This record gives sequence, structure tokens and C-alpha cells, in this order.
Amino acid sequence: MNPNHTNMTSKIALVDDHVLLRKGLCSLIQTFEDYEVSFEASNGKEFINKLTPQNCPDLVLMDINMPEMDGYETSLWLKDNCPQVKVLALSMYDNENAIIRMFKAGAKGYVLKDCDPLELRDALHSIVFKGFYYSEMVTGRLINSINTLDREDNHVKDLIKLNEREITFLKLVCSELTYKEISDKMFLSPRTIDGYRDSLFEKLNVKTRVGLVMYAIKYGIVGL
Amino acid sequence: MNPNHTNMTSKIALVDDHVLLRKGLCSLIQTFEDYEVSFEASNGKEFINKLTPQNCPDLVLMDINMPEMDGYETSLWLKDNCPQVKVLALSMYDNENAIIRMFKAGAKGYVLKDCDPLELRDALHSIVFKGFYYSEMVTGRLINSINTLDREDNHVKDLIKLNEREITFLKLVCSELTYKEISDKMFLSPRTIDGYRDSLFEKLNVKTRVGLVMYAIKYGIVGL
DNA sequence: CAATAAAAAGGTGAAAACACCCTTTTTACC
DNA sequence: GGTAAAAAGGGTGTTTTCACCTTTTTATTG
Repeated sequence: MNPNHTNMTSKIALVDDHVLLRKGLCSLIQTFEDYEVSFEASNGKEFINKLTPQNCPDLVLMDINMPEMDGYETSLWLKDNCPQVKVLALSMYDNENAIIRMFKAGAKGYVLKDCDPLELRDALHSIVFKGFYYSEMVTGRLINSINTLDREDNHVKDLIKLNEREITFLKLVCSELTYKEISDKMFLSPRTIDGYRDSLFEKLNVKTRVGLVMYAIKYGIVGL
Repeated sequence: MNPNHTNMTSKIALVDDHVLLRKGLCSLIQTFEDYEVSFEASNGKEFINKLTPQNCPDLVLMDINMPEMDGYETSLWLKDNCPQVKVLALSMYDNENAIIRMFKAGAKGYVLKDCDPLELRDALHSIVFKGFYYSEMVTGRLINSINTLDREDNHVKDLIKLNEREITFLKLVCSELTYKEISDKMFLSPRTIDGYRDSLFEKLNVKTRVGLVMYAIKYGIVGL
């Protein structure tokens, strides 16, 4: 092991659409020793565009709900393209499925936006030196979900089964657009959209559009 | 006017339930000259408890949605009890009604959490020296609502203040029940429910049931 | 290449949601 | 008690949503 290991500063990238939170975090992280903010981005797409071999961070502090490209997609992209870059998920909510999805997408840790700064520091430290950060909150939620996991209908499994287009569709379902308008936006026939809807009705065990909306929000597929 | 005015540091209190954002803001504000953070609180109640004549801030950076005691109530309390303390509202959303409510509660400015740090600095500066901060966003939103404003004095208040039955209705709207079934549950005629729906469409400025659902969730009328 | 599975697209009809305009009942207040 | 306002109830027609069933296109793979 490198004896200078503890003296190395880790480079962190911040990805969050809320500028003020981002700048604030930036200032906060500067006060931590051994960490520096490599660069910032307001969504996944911008992050990927700004990413170069020169500024490649050791760790990405990643918001989940963002426009353009959200935390899930961006983490998956990193898993495929820069597997050495660790992701620490940053979320407003301690939503069970959001946690599971982010870990499935390769995140090494999950902290809430209203956590204590010391916990953030611990999380960064833990990820840099141990490669992961499993807080009590995370383990608690996971244990909780394991118990309800193999009971009857497994929502987690259903959630993972949703593909790209279904997720896009669900996001649009949570707007005031009609299905016809959604089909236009997705460049698909209204019938196809009809099929998407019906298959989701069955998968998610709901019967109406409101059911889809409630599901999408509950499991963090759309933000508010 | 005090010739030392420009050299005085203004004391700021931070009230927000998201610790990380709060600490981040704290770091950020320290980087601004002429400002220091007097103290912090995670909700209105805690703020009022911590408030003493010794630490009384010049300005409070106030989140709107908080547990225990929210930004509206806290601002109203300040207006009654410490009218010299200016409030700068800090919100996630550029919601028209939220803006109006906060200004009615005595706020002197309104900035979004995803605004630019420079705008925050401008806002602080403007409030300290001019006593207010009306951003383009705010004036834009207000002009937009002026037409409905002077029609009836309490119109705005009515927008926000949903009565018991409307809230019951909204909760049922967020289920997979049809309006007919909702009317049965509420022991009302389907026509009456029709009226509830239409008046809420107008009040909440939405056009569909999905719009109602999104509103209800966004503003915590229904849980998940 | 042919078999097969999955995705996309279509038709039709019934139910629900939405829009508009109107009447009756209840409530509150002078 | 009279009156105005709010809440509740009503009729009718259009649009959207949902259900069910069929066909075409695209992709996969043995």
C-alpha cells in the first residue's frame, strides 16, 4: 500500500441540478482535508460532456432526480465506461426502491441531502478507503426490503424490469399530456402507447393512469 | 446615514431542514464579504427557540417547506414579533402561490434553491441595502397573477386554503377510484364531485386529474 | 432461411373524464 | 324574515381513457 495514501487528495465531481446546493457542497467539501472538487455539472449529460481523462474524478457525488439525464442512467454509464470512478448517491428521500436502484446502477453509497456534514465526510472517507459506504439507514432499508421481498408481488423486480422507453413513458404519464400527445412526443403510434400503458397496468398491478402516476412517484421514477 | 454602513457585516440566520444544504449555504455565505452566519435552525420552531436579543440576525434565509413550523408561519411570527428582521424566502419551486404567500407573510425576497450563488449574493445585498429583492422571476410571476389578484381580495388565500372536503376529495382523487365511486364514498352526488373537480382545476391551475394528483403530492396533501 | 418472440400499430366500443350551462338547497348574515 | 352567497345537484355532449382482439414489422436465433 502506498505510504502516501493518506496524504493524497481525492478528486470529487458534483452532479446536481440545484446550483445553490451544488455550490454550497463545493464550499463544504473544500473545508474537508484531502478532498478537492474536480468539476461540477447540473445533470448527467453535462457531466459526461465535461468528463475528460484529465479531470476524471475519483468519486462522483450524484443527485438522483435531474433533468436531461438522471442519476440512475449516469451511474450506469459510469459503470460501463469508467468503472474505477465511484458513485456516492445523493438524494432527498430515503426511498427504499431508489436506494436499491442506485446500488444496482453501481453506486457505492447513498446519503440523504439532509444528513449531517460529518456523515458526508465519513461517507467520502469510507468510499475512498474502503470502496463503499453502507450507512445504518441504507442497511436498515435493505433489510426491510429483504423481508418483504419474496413474499408475493415483488415490486423491486418489477421496477428493474422497466426499460428505457417505459420509464420515458411513465415520466410523460405524470404530466397533463394526453396519450395522443405522449405518442407524438415519443414518435410512436397511439396504439403502441396503448400497449405500453396496458403492459404497465399489469406489471405494476394498477388499473388507471392515476395508479401509474402514484407508482412512478412512489418509486422515484419521476421527481416533483 | 452611518458612514460605516458599507463596512458593517450583516448577520444572517439559516432556517432549512436539509442539513447539508444548510451547512453548504453556511460555507458559501462565509465566502461572501460583509456577511456572517449568526445561527442555524432546521425549522421555524427551533429558530424561534434559538432566537435571542444577542444573536438576533439582520436577515433570515428561510426555507418554505419544513416540518414542525414552516416558512409561512415563521415569517408571520417574525412580522409580528421582530419586524426589523428581514426574511429572504428560499424555495425549491417557482410556484406562484408560494411566492405570493411568502410575500404576504412579510418576506422581502424570494430565491430558488437552484439559483446562481451570485444571485443569492445580489439578493442578500439588495435586501440589506434596499430592503427588498424582487427578481425578474418574482415580478414575472406576480404580473402573471395580478389579473386574478384584484378581482377578489381573498382569491389568493382561497387558492391555498383548501377546505376539509376538498382535501378529502383530493386524497380520493389520488386513488384508482372513479369520480362516481368517490361521490359514493363522500355521500355526494356525482355532479357535486364534478363541481369540486372543476373548481380545483381552476384554483390549482391544472387541467386534468393527473394534474390534481401531482399537486396533491407536491404539496403534501397526500402521502405516498 | 425459417421459426419464433417481441415490439409496434390498428379497429372498435364502452366507460370515464372533462366542459358548459343551469337549478335547487343550504348557510350565513343583515 | 329577506337576501346574498356558497354548496350541492342536474342535463348533455365531447374527448380521453381503457379493454379486447387482430395484424404488421422487427429482431433473434437455431
